[in-house]
Amino acid sequence: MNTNQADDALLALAQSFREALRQSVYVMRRLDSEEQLSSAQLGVLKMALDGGARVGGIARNLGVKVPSATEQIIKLERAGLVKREADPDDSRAVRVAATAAGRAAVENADRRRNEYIAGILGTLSQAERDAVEAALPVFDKINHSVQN
Amino acid sequence: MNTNQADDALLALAQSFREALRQSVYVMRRLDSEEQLSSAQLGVLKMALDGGARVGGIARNLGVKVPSATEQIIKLERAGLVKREADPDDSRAVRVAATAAGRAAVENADRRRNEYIAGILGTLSQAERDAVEAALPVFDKINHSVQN
DNA sequence: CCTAACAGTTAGGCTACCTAAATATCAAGT
DNA sequence: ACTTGATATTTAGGTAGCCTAACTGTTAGG
Repeated sequence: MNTNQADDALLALAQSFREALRQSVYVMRRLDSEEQLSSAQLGVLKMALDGGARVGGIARNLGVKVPSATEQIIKLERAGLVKREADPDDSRAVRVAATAAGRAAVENADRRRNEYIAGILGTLSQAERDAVEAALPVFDKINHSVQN
Repeated sequence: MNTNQADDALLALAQSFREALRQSVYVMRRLDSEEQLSSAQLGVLKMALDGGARVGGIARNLGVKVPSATEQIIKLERAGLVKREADPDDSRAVRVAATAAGRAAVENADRRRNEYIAGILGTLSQAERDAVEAALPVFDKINHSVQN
């Protein structure tokens, strides 16, 4: 039956996709293990760059629960990379802002990680890089479908 | 300069790639959170399917250290999904083999996860699915470059 | 035999996540 | 004003998965 064939193809693709996901987790771990700033902290810090991120927003954006975001923010604060201040408009809320040191740390971490990945991408053929580039927006779309 | 332009393009692609990696971790977490068998355990269990996986091999294959593999194996053993037995050829070594229940659990977990992902893939256009399919082998290549 | 290398387990510790409960503030309705 | 329900964050306590260091037992080469 045609629908079954289509389903089978989809399931096979899903299987390969899952394998890529698994490896991605592994790659992220390696990438993290060679840096001072964890990717969880880097994610929080990036959101604090504009100067007025709220805890709930950070959590939502990162796909974690609010207490997990608070935890990372406290660590960053202790490291002097962000500061927490009361929201002038809503005293329940907290504004998280990157300090100058935080800003520098993001740039550093981002650069180092990008260079590492770029080094690997540089060993690929142009066709391979094109394939990656073409797939990234689709990956993004898939990843957002998982939300919640 | 030409090389700098090329580098910039590579760095930009690296940045997007990293973003996809970050989201992959998130997706894996969601996927895991709705299942009984964690993906760490599923990985171990799959390697025990053929009946004679060794702890060191499992660890290497999964990209974790030996004690981490042992930990997962013990959990699976307690759940009755694998059994550990002495290697007849080398008494230092341990053979990890899936039980019938373990075999069934893998099939179940794999099917459910694949169906979930296939469901999402099914909402994409054929062109988008093609883009994913074309990129997966390249992802694989990149991921293996990170080894060690 | 002895010793170095190897296979695994145990012990102890870390990070990042989670849920539930506490605190404080806000916004509405009365 | 006053209560009440919703919202924002923190605190407390717990889990999973990973790591390194140290220990036990086995093997293999000199």
